[in-house]
Amino acid sequence: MSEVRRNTRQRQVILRAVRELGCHPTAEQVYDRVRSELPRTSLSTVYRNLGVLADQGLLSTVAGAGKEVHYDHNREEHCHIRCSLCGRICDVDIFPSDMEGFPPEDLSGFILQEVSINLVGICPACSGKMEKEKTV
Amino acid sequence: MSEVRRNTRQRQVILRAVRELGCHPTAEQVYDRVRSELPRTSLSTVYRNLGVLADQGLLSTVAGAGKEVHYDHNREEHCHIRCSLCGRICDVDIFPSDMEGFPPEDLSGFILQEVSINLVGICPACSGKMEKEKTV
DNA sequence: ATTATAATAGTAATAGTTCCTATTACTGAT
DNA sequence: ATCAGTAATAGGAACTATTACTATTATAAT
Repeated sequence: MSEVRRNTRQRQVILRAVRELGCHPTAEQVYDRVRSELPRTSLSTVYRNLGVLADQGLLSTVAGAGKEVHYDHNREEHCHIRCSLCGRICDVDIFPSDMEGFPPEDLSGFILQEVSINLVGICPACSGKMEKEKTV
Repeated sequence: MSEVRRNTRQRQVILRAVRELGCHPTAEQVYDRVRSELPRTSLSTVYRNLGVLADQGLLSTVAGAGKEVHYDHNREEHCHIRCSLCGRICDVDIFPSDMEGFPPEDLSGFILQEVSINLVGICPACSGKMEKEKTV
């Protein structure tokens, strides 16, 4: 019986990268960051460890409508809003557990595991850009 | 000025396929269904038309955590629950517009465009299977 | 019927992610 | 401190869902 989880340098750096990058980085962004510290790290190592860290509950994944998966180090209950133009993801303070009558009783026989509330909108940076373009 | 939208046989059949398949099919599932009626239809035609139909507001897309996009013909306000084991998606009667204090005021400067509430759980079929395995 | 061009079939290309394999380096035991 | 066992790594190939490209077809307006 093994079940030994080795605490490798790469895994440490990858977790730290997600925490330091802060705003829900993608695997690629984590990869770039990690390589500035450990230049020989491979992309597959990043993916594998993001998976391991998520398994361990140290990270969670944020699957937006975009094709890339984002990673979140914030383990407190919260929700996200994603910019439909640039794909950036930000935290929003909504707490499903505070909502009355939610989640509902009737779930067509499903056993509920988790709730994710995702908003979509236009971020300040992108709406700023749009304003500028209008005036040109 | 063109802007002519041709009403092709393929597009009709694709829309009908999504409606008849009912439970949030993927592009591949639509493709299979369409080909049983129009065997020469190409996958790219299916993708293009699902996009067009979504643009026209006749369909919407359901992006779960799974990698495939699902398509939904139900244009009424509702939410989804996805099975974490088999990926199946079902409708749930939750109406965000009925929720008190939702959406919240503070959206970090985002201009809100849409709200999607997605639940994750285990569907009846999969939980049934799990029960069976235990007793073996 | 003719014409202009939107849409198609078929295929190549892309992107994000996962898988594979020889090698490396933790960890626990000696 | 050395060693053995094996989890994890680097690097690259493979995979999968989707998009892009292009010559050809078929629709809608005249």
